Amino acid sequence: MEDIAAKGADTQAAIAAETISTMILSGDLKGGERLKIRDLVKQTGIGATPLREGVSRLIDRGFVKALDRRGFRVTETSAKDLEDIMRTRLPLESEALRLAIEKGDDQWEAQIVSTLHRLVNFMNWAPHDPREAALGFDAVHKAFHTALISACGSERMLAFLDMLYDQGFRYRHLMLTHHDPRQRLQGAQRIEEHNVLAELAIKRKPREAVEALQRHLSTFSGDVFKNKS
Amino acid sequence: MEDIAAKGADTQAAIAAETISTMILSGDLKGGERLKIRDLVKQTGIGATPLREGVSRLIDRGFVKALDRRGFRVTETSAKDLEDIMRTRLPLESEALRLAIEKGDDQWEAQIVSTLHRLVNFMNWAPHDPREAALGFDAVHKAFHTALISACGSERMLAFLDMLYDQGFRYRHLMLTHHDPRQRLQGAQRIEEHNVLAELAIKRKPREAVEALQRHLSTFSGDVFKNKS
DNA sequence: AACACCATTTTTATCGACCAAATGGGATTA
DNA sequence: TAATCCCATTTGGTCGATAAAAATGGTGTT
Repeated sequence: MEDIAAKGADTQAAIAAETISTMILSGDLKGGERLKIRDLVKQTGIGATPLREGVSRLIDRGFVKALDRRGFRVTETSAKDLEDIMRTRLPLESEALRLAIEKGDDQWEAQIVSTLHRLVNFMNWAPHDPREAALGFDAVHKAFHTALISACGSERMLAFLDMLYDQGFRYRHLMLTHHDPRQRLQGAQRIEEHNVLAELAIKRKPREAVEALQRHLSTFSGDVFKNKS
Repeated sequence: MEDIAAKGADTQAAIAAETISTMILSGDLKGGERLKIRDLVKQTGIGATPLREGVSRLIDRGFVKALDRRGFRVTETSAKDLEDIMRTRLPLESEALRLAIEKGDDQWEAQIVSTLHRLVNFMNWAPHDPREAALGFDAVHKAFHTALISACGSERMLAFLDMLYDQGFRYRHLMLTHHDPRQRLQGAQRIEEHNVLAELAIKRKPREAVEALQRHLSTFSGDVFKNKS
């Protein structure tokens, strides 16, 4: 019997990677901060060995940097870096979308309308706590974008884009918690963008869909750090 | 220059990652094979803890997979997977090339002609030992492709492409060692392709250069497994 | 007052031993 | 004969202690 629900079988190192990952994503650990394993052992209750192993796994995911003999630090955030994330994401996600439109079946379409529905719903029913709202929004938003490209047929593209999405989330989180009010306005406009995106994908208009995606992604780059420096 | 110099300060875990990485790249460890840490400890002389940490760092690089409580295995190779690598590489490297052509200065140009020269040289002076030839060719070939896109201004794209290049090398290595004679013929044609690529880049013809790159990359996908199964 | 030097204190990185889960083989049973 | 259960062995994963390295802080000298 092949149980997929093997969540309980996770190794300590995997748990550590997940834990530290969300600590970074949620902003508990800020960019540039040193990762003192001894402190983290106390905080998380995980042993030093699996903790190091877990942190090591985050290196190539772009969350931490390893300085030889000087421990780990959280990767720094900067306006330039956010731009770099989006610029890298653009050609990859465009190609993935093209492929998905070409190959997607009706189950793919169903997934798109389903996740879109949940995304729209969330915008109206969002919780008031900014932190919780950010995490919840991210979940449904990511689900929608993932659904769009899920039929591309390339595990590798999906994996890379997953990384890039998570890397970007650090900035989205900053944005959502810092200037929440303005975000609401953007949100309304955003919903419309997602609607357009879903419709163009399902109607199999690759060129228009990719154009819409590129507009969607590029409107987003510069805003986080605008009123910060 | 910085590669070899920093070797002394490297931590054991970093050395382990590098060691296992080259063992996989060179084919000492084949796809699907189990990574028994105890055996590797004996082979490499590195302790179990840093070895595990090093192997963990290779997960997101796509070289190994971690099965919960069942250790690590080398990622399997397949014709489909090679195709996936190239298909992922295509849009990323195209965009990087476009950006590099847009932003590159004369030092960038110099680097291109320099690495191209070394690539051509190597094709004529290549060592006879197939294994050594494969590693040597890979070094100069990678240097050329990296030089082409080095001015793109995106560390992230360069890092991703570096991963993809290395992942592809496993297959190139298979190809070079398996049917060497046929490779010679391809080699001559290949040199011309690289010449064209370099010239179009330096003459700042983004569209033509990208087209040449796409031809260059796609001729390559299907050949490895053709006469194998 | 600035600088270099040394001793103290953190902190990282590693080793060796330990425990628990998985694997394989052989006996037992249907 | 085939499936199942159980036990022995292997292998993976984790802990605690320790050595090595880097940060820290204070002291004396120029």
